[in-house]
This record gives sequence, C-alpha cells and structure tokens, in this order.
Amino acid sequence: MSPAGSSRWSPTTEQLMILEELYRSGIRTPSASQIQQITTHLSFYGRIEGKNVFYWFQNHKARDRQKLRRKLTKQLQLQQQQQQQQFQLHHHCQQLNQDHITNHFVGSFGYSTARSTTHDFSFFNSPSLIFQGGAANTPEQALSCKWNVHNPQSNLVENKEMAFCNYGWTLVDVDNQASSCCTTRPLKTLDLFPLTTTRINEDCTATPPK
Amino acid sequence: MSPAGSSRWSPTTEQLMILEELYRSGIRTPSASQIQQITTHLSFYGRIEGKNVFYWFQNHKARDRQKLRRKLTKQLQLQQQQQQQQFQLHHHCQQLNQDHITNHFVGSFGYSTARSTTHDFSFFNSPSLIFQGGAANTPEQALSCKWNVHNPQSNLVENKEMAFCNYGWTLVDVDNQASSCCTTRPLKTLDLFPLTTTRINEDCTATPPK
DNA sequence: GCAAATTAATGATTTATTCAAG
DNA sequence: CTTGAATAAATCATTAATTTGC
Repeated sequence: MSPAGSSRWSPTTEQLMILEELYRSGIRTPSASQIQQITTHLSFYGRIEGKNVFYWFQNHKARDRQKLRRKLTKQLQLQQQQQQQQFQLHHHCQQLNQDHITNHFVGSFGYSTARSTTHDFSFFNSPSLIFQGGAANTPEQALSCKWNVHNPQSNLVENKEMAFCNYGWTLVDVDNQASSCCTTRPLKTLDLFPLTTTRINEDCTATPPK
Repeated sequence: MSPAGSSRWSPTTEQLMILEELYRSGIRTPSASQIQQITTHLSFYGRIEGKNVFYWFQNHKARDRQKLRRKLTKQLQLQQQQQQQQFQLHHHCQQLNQDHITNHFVGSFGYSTARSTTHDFSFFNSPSLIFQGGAANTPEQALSCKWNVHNPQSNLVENKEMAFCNYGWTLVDVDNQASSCCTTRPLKTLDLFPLTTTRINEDCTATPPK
C-alpha cells in the first residue's frame, strides 16, 4: 500500500539512507530552505513532501535523545546496583572474615580505605458562532498571508508568503518586499454571526474531532 | 511600540475581545480555514497574521487548563488540610469530652459514624554535507509543495499547496486535483557535495542559533 | 508625576508525549 | 514494535503592568 492510497509517508531505502547520512553529518533542525532542498532531492527516489522531512528530523532527534537518556539511566542503575551489591558483600565479608577478603574487594571495586563503613546512594456575545469549514470565500487570497522569517544561515529576516494548515505552516516563496496583512485589507465581511446554533468545536482538554 | 518596529504581535483591544468571545463560544483548536477567516476579520482592527491567531488559541487553551489544574490542586490541598484539622480536632475533642462535641463535628463535617477512628486518606559518505541557506534555486517552485489536508469540518481530504517555514507550515489554497511531489520532478541536482567543510547545524539538544 | 527597575502576562518556540499506521 | 504524525506541555523571550526612589 505504499504507492497510492497510503495515508502516511513511508520513506524508501534511499531516502532513509540519505536522511540518516544528513543526520549523521550534524543536521538536527533543518531550516525551511534546507528542508526544501532535501525534499526536492529526495523526491527523486519517491513521493515525499516537506513536512515528511520536517517530521523525520524532529522525531529522529527526539528519539535519539530518548535513547541516550535510557542508556544513561540504565547505566546509572547498574552502577548503583553494583555499588549496593558491593556494599552488601563488603559488609557481609567484614562480618565473616577480616583483612584478607576485605582487601580483595578493595582491589576489585576501588575502595580507597580498607575499612570504610559509610556509602551515599543519592537521587473567547454570540454563543452560536460558526465557521464554514468548506470556506466559501476566495481561497487564493484568503489562505495566503505574509510573514517574516528569520533565516539562520544568512542571518537575515526574509518576507515570506505563507498559509496556514492544521497546526502548521508553509512558505510560499516571495522576494524581499515590505509586506503585511494590514495592507491586504479584509476581502469580505466575515460571516461571524450566522443564524444557526450549531457549535463546531466543543473540545475541552479532550482531543479534537479528527 | 505596538505599531511599527515591534517584533511580536500584540493584540488590540478589539482583537482580543473577539478572540475571547470566540473562545468562550467553544472554539479551542480552530482549523486552517477557521484561522484564516478569523485572521481576515481581525486584520480590520490592526496588523495580524494567521500564526498569531493559531498561537493565541494554543496558548489560551493551555493556560486555561493550567489555571484549572492549579485551582483543583489548591482545592485538594485545602480539603486535605481541613480534613486533617478536622481529624485532629475530632481526636482532641474525643479526648476532652465525649458524645456532645463529637456529634457536633459529625454534623458539620459529614462523618458517618460518631466514633470513627481511621481515615483513608542516510547513502552519502561525506561528513561535510552542506546546504546553502540562501536558496539559489527558483524559490517559486522550490518552496511550494503539494499536500493533502484533512478538513475536520467537511471531513474531506483536500489537496493544498503548501510551503515550509521554520518549524511550521501554510496552506496556499489549491483546488481538488490529484497532485504529488513526484510528478514535479526535482528542479535541479542538489548541491550536496560542496568543497567547503563548514557544518551548518551542530545543534545537539541545545537551542539552535537564532 | 516620571523614568529606571521589577514583576506579571503572554506571544512564540521547542520538547515531550501520545496516537495510530504499517 | 517501529515510527510518521499530531497534540500538549514546557520553556524561552518580549512586552505590558507595577513598583520604587527621587
């Protein structure tokens, strides 16, 4: 189901290899243009969109950190366990025999004094407002919006034309021109007070309808 | 400093009132088209962009939850304190006098039994991969990308043209047409093996350069 | 009254968590 | 069980309120 009716992107082997190589080369949070370049390049090997690249890096970075953390905590736990065991053994041996065994553990576990006794193991007036999801107004103009973007590479602020999408954004290119939404006056009066009483969004803390 | 050289949006009184009204009406996570409509409408009262609306709802919702949580924990703490005091008093009284006082507390605090005593409480091998942030290739084509978007209102998947921007995305409109990045072949070979050795992104868990 | 200095709000990002497709 | 996608939580950074000393 990878080719046509697939709901989510799954990277081809080549795409994955390249992404990993890029990651290994030090790229963690690619900029907009970087993402675009990567996407363009990778689209040679199969269907791919900018957001896929974006998400890939995001997840990869996060899961890398996660892996590291787990690794570290495991190590710590192991160390602590070892220390604990060591301590207990040490104690036990002290009680059974004396100098010989005690000195043995001193050697293998790094105790500095043969007879140390203490150890630390520290740790929004209309309640009937409605929006037509279908969007009846001119989508071309309605969905574009100008935006300043700071480019970390060139260290310049660029004016980009953008539009919104569920919880995310996309550049539409645009040259350097002073631009603002104010200049572009509202296209038509927003239908904010319709007659119906239906509510669109009832979500409260719970997850929104999908 | 609200009008011109301001780095961040600060809502006008009207804008804020409308946003709050919308929120009160039940809107929590507005869809792309909702955001666009709101933005268009609000731009009548001052400079505003879609992302501002997006962030506003996000923050407002989050801080509402936060407020609620804090309120609840405070209440709980108070309750527990009261119970504790009550319990102590109860005990104290038991020791001093008998039936009369004990029964008094039963009444006001809801003890069920007068004498209860317990409570439960990537294929490259170049480690020097580089991307020009400036983006030398045709930005128009390079930065646009087609994308399917699920519209929760109409419950339809729409094809939208989009572009990427630092950690975000924007709709650029587009009618319903089968479209994919594959169809749009890579515009030019990506300059993946430059001569320099400079690394772009060294970020590791730390915050990226701004 | 008025700025400089602090603090409180809140806009904008980044990170963590969760969901669900494969 | 992995991992793409989405959402929520945490955090950072700037702006508006306040306070403070003169």
